[in-house]
Amino acid sequence: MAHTDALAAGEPALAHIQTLPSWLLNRASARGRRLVSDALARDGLRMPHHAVLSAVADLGPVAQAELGRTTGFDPKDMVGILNDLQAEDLVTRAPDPADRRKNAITLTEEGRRRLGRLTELGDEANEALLAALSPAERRLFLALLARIVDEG
Amino acid sequence: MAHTDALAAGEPALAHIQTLPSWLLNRASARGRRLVSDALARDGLRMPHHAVLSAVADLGPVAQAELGRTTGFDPKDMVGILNDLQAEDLVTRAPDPADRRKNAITLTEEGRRRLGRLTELGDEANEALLAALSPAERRLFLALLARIVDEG
DNA sequence: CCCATTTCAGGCCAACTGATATCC
DNA sequence: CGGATATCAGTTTGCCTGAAATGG
Repeated sequence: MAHTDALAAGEPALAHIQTLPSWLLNRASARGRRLVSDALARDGLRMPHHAVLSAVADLGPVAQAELGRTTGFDPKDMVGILNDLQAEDLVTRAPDPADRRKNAITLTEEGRRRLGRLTELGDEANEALLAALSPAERRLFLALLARIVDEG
Repeated sequence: MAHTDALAAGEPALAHIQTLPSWLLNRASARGRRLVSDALARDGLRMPHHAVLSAVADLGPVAQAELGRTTGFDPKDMVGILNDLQAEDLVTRAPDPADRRKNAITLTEEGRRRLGRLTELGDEANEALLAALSPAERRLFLALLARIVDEG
């Protein structure tokens, strides 16, 4: 096995770790997060706001729990995210008359405008993230990456 | 541009975000972190301990600040990591007689044994992380990933 | 005097566990 | 009653800023 060989050969232990997929993925992910975060900050919001705004745009009036399921965010973190969005009048939050446990979340016109800007900013950041790769390499990389993600 | 097309075509906004490199990298990174973290936990330690133990093994008696530079961890976080390692007698921490500001960190015999086990566990976790890819695909993926990381 | 090293205090999140009140 | 929903309180991790004490 590779690790046995590495140990036997006396390969530097730290260099070994820093070429592992998990290490490189962490570094690349951190770089992407920084790029996207800095980009979205130019519109005063952060990535969870962008994702939730997108989900509301797709689903129309929708309950918070459903937003949590589709975005993958914890329902309790959703509370704070929606507080922020509501404070800037990007969404409305009203009790669902059919099921009063639920809040019906709806996109406002201003919310739709902000979503458009956030999407542009996020796309630009992702363009910068993959700037080192050619278009063909990007497609290949994303296809392989998607298979790794789907595995879990 | 892709995002303009996507908006114009009415592509679901959330689906768009979830296929962005930054999103996929974050998911893959989280999966890798979980796999490695769970694996190393079988030996009672976590990823930063493994990395620092490796750096000490490579560099011999070495100052904390130098460990921070080579591993990329914040010097402030190094304090806690070394506290943990020292508590289990995996490293010794003694003032450097040549420069009494510095702590000379040295690997113990037990530290070397633990490092070997941690390296095996980490390698196994990384094997599982890329299980979906063939050996040739793994090499290709890692090469592309390394170029993205180096870009920053 | 300026710089490096180590340490502590504490904030921030693309997180997580537990508990509560409300409602179906 | 069991199950789902929204909320609040508090802890964890990885990474960051600021600041102190010691020493070169």
